[in-house]
Amino acid sequence: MKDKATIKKAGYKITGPRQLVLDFLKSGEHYTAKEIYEGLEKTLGLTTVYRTLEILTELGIVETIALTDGSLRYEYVLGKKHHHHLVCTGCGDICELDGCAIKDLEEKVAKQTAYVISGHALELYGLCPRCQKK
Amino acid sequence: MKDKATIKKAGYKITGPRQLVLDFLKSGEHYTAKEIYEGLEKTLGLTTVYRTLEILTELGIVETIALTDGSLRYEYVLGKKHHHHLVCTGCGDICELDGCAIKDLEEKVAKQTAYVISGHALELYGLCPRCQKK
DNA sequence: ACTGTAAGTGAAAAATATTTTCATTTAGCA
DNA sequence: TGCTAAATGAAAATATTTTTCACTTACAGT
Ligand SMILES: [Zn+2]
Ligand SMILES: [Zn+2]
Ligand SMILES: [Zn+2]
Ligand SMILES: [Zn+2]
Repeated sequence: MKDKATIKKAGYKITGPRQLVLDFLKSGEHYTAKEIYEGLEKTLGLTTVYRTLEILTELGIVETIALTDGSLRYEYVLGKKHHHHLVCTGCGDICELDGCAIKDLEEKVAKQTAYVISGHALELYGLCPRCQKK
Repeated sequence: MKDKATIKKAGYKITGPRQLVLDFLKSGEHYTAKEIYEGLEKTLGLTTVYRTLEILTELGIVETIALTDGSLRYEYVLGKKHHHHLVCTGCGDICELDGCAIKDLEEKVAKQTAYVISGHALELYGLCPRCQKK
């Protein structure tokens, strides 16, 4: 329920469509906007899916994963430990990888470049066992 | 010239449009397909830019950088050492970061998951000194 | 509970991005 | 030089995301 409190605190309303998207994302996978829209059987507009994802991302409830094929996927991250992903280039399957050692790099780069680092993205790409056989 | 030999060896022809794209990318920045098209003053079709980038990527001459805003940028990497990027979320500026410590992680993950790892993407995001002032 | 109102919604349109189609052109080999 | 498969580009198709705007709704204040 932390998510709804966060949404309220930011001055946004708790609406039906927003709860639908939240619940859908909480199932734990990494979805595209279209998959969310279709998974919810068009009980809301695709426009609203995009707008909701924008807000949830801004509030840190959802994170965006940009893949090298140009697609964007969204993940509900509240209560999850920071992690990265392993993506199968054959079937698109996404595994979560525990742990992250990028924080040190962030600090080093911050000092070197005078950038204020806000985050990072790391994905590994490969072929899953099943796709290796094909 | 390694690039043209690679293209030939793969059975593709060396054409005017392909040389234009190669030369444009060699200037060293990280461009979108549209920037390449417009930078070349429409002396070739946008379709050809996309097709050429696809081939160059397949041959490892060019690499794709997927940003969390959904955009794709392309970089000529032949002769460059493997590296990652620091992206300013304010102005879009991209710095190159030397070195990479992800190879170890790749091996660890390969063992853990039985995936065959083909590569990885790592980008840091932040605000450049100039954008911090705004 | 009722009401007012600013925020949210969704259909449609617009804008943007990428891929496909297909008639024409061209690189590179015999 | 001529042949042919590959490449090209204009146009159309498809896909993705944003904007517009009239209507609806959450919820703060009574
Ligand atoms: Zn995840
Ligand atoms: Zn991390
Ligand atoms: Zn680079
Ligand atoms: Zn690396």
